[in-house]
Amino acid sequence: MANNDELFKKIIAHAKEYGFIFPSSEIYDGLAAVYDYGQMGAELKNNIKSYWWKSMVQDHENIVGIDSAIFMHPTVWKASGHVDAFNDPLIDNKDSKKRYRADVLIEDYLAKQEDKIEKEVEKAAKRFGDAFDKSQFLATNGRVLEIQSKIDAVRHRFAEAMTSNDLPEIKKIIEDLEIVCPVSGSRNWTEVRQFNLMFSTQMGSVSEDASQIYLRPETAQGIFVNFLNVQKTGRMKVPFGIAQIGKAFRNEIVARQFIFRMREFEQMEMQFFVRPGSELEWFKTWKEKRLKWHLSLGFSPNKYRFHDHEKLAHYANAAADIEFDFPFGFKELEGIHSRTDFDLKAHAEHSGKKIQYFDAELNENYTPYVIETSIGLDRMFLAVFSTAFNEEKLEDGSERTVLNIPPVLAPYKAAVLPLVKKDGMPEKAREICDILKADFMIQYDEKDAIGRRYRRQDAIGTPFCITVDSETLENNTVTVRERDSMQQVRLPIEQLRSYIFDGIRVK
RNA sequence: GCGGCAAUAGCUCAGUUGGUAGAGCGUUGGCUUCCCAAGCCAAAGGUCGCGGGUUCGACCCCCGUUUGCCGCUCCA
Repeated sequence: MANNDELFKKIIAHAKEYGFIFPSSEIYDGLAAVYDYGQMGAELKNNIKSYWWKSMVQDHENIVGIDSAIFMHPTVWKASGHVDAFNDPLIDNKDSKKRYRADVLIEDYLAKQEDKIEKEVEKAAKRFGDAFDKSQFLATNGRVLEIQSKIDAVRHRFAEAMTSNDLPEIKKIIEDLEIVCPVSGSRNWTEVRQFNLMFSTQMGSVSEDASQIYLRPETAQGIFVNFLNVQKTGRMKVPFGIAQIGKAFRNEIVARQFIFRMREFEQMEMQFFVRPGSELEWFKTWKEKRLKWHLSLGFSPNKYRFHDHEKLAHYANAAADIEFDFPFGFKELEGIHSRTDFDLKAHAEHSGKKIQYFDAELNENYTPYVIETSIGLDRMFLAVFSTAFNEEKLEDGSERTVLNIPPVLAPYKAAVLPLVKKDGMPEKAREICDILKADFMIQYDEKDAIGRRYRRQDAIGTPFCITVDSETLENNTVTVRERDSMQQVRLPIEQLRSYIFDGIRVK
């Protein structure tokens, strides 16, 4: 574990030192758990997006891509369940350090009071036997009435506090009821705080007219609300999918582990709409397809594993994660969820629109079921970057730090290097750059000894180094050095383009 | 959010009971060099995370704060 911690630190340092990832607003001491992608990172990230987009959209004639806005109508988040599920008022007990949902504490208290009434009822029932009239008893018994009126008063007060989001009042209710921590038994509570996982802001500049809107906590809803638009304008037939790459925001209580859990992050999602009843079959299909996509990048299959969810979210009837062996252990990289018809139905209800699909083959209307594949782009970045990072011991005893990034994802595909800085070699090298830069990201470097330049390219994961030497000036051939094997071949300049294309293609 | 630890140059780190800040690597310019860093010369780069306090004097001691790491908690 200590070794892995060391490795992870080296990876983070490397990411910064070579321009992949910087802490956000670093000159102002940074902003917690927010990071910027630098000049190398932006290239790698774009290449990951492109590789995913091609495999999902370009490769499937029944999947199309959209780009929906981050701002959405507030009702979207009511329909999706995020408003309710994300609004818990929380309170900590200072002695036990345990955290509770404040509303649950109060509900538990009320349930206990109701138990008391039940006990009174039971006692009375025994006493009166067959003559016992429960409703009569509840309406007349002094003790019961007293408890009941207290319950009603608390309920009323509690409901008002929840509706108006009056957190100090909720705290006061807990104090007034003398609720104790089940663990420590103490009444040493913190203030009640709202941990709304959704970021909110106002739309409309005049405050009276402004409405509260949220930064989307997931991109999926942008797809669901556009289901009819895409299906109709794209003449899509079930089964079909809608893909999207975009930012999402969650106000996590704890955001940590570098770019693994951030408050602002990017998702690559695809919602696949299928006939009801066929969803579990498609769930299986997509699990396999998605794992295959990961494996196509060439990392060891041992780095991946499935984790099937036993406890399912409110919208799902099956769910699995593809977990990846990060430097800090196996963690979720991608989720594949069978979301049933929960989302489309919820939007139909809240919007009043008929969100259905007419299946001509079956001659019937239905709400499609949905299989979701959702991968964290930043996590994918971290998976690629951390796995690619290697410190090699070479045969001659020297060491090199190399990023064995899958060539298709590498920020720069090739570097062009004049062996020495004279005899017209720099000019020749520039010519080669001009030929190649239309198709590839190319770096030119003439500073320092050739070996040192190779190592610099290794450190940023450039798969090919093209070197111009004296022979180049005579017969227009160059040497091409491959990053992982460090082997060289000599090629005519006019073959470079196809050679690199072939080298970065995923086999 | 709680507890523990930490923060000095781009990176990794030194810095003596408190006396005006250093190394290696890297970077930049030049020289050398016809193929795998650690040849040569020169240079740039730090109000020691930030703000207070103690002191004649603070990188060093105290308080607060920010950021990071570890554990707990949370993760619809």
